[in-house]
Amino acid sequence: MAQITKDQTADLLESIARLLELKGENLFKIRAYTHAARALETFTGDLSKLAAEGRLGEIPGIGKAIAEKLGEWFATGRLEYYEQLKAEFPPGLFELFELQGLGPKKIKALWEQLGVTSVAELQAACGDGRVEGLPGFGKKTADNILAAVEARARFAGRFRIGDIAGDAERMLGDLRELPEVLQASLAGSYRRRKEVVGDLDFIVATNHPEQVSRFFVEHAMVENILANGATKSAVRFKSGIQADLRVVKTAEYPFAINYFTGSKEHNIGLRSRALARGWTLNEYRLEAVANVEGKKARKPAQPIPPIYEERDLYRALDLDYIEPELREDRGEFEAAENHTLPDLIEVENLRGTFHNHTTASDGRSSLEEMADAAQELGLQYLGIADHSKSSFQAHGLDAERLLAQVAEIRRLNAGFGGHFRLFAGTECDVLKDGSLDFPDEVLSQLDYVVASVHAAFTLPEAEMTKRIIRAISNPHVTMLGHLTGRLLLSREPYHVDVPAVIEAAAATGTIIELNASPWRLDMDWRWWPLAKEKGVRCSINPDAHHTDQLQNLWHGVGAARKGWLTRRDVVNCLPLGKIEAVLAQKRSGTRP
DNA sequence: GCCGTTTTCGGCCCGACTGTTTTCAGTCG
Repeated sequence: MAQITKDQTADLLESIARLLELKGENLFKIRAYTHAARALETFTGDLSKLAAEGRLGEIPGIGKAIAEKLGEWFATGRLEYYEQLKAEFPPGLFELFELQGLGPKKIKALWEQLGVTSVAELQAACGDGRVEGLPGFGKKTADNILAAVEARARFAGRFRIGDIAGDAERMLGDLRELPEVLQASLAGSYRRRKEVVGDLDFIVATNHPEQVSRFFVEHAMVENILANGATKSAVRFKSGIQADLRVVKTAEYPFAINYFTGSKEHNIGLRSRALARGWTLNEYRLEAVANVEGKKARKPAQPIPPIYEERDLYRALDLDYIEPELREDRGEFEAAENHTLPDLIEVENLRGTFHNHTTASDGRSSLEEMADAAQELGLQYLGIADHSKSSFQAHGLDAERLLAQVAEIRRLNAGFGGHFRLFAGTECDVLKDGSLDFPDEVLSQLDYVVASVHAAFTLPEAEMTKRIIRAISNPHVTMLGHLTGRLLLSREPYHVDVPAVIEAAAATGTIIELNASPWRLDMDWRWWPLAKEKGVRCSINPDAHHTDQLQNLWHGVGAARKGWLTRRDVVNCLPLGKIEAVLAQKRSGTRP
């Protein structure tokens, strides 16, 4: 039987939680399952080994009951409890959760009273008036469901951060220009720099909420208005993304941006810490539990210090300030308590970058144009890495064209007078068996080599892992390009054992790329803490095919920050004088 | 179902908006 993975197990627990919602189970029991799923996702040890030893209960968030169920799951690949739950509901019911405005209660009613088991059937039931006849439903509800069905089909609800950053920054800039706006910020997953976001959250401090809300819902980017209340408005932009606006008073602002930045799990952690001090925290204020009607204080409240900005709130809870990118409940509280939070990398720390294409392969800017653009950005060096010959669809270079490009780069470098340098490299295809697309005698003439998989994506995991490890074991390979090959919202990552590749990169001194294209952001930010722990260094590479795409570095830095990386973990923060030595290191077999 | 600086029972984050209701349930974030 195939090994059961951590992700499969987390999915199992999430599915159970959803089924329990449909059943109308105790909310805290449901939360226990979702919490356990999250606990597994962030757990880095060997789950099946722990299960075999009966020690799953040692993971915080997993208690006796869930540990017992997972014991059965790991031993047999099946969980009777789950199978029985699942059999109680038709499978099509799950897609109804994707519709905005529908939750477990309404879905259950639609199923039990109308026999609805799919989005298509629901659409029909709305159309012929059956839905609005149900108790608790009405004409408006039926119309909203139909609109939600249409929106789901049109937008599928999720957006690459690179695709909506323009909208987000434009609205933020316009809000900040309003004389009524005292402070404005983006919040939500965008502020946390998630690679994919579902909506945009704007928070504004103002004494004139009506004017600001009206400006927001009447903005030229807005396609339609979803809600328009006294403190909260929601719209859909023409680009398809939903955007929410919250208007608050200045004193409430630090609490509001903190609350709406999330993540949900991070907020729960903050609120629990507040409760432990006899306070309750919401999006408006911090106050003593004793002052809240109907609440019983768990302990006498400590005096509440004044809060003027988010930083003060963290200090009040005895935490160092936690940057938004780290607010994912992945160890940030412990680090903030112990003063061990990383000093996160900033885009200004970058001194150069690798993995860029030119018109020689599938890029749209010339060598000279790319060099000029890099210098305009203030970079000291730029690595060129056009495709190799096997990527014929990308007009990959053969050895002869590559070596001609190397000569051209050497000629251009002579003209830069030492203040800027192009590095001659290649994005060399990793062939199916893990060998490289150029012989060593060609690779040895380059300044560096990016090894990337561009074909044969469907290998089984073990074979793919072996293939990649073989490739990076070649001493000429400087770094590994886009480790999983994923295209966000478009193509799944291929199957590869990421921790094994990280181990191999550590053993061979190979740098791993953080591909900064907003389509990729690969290797995923969730793996960087492990890579860092193993001593693997990162290179943030824009994978630019045009001078404009050097700006992708902004997205790469966001992902690196989510991965807890500092400028010391990222090789392209090194100045020109030092990076050359790093590029030579692996080839010479010496480690830093 | 989990957890414990109130530790084996009793709490678990909390407020806004919408729609349907006539005082509130459901959903969302």
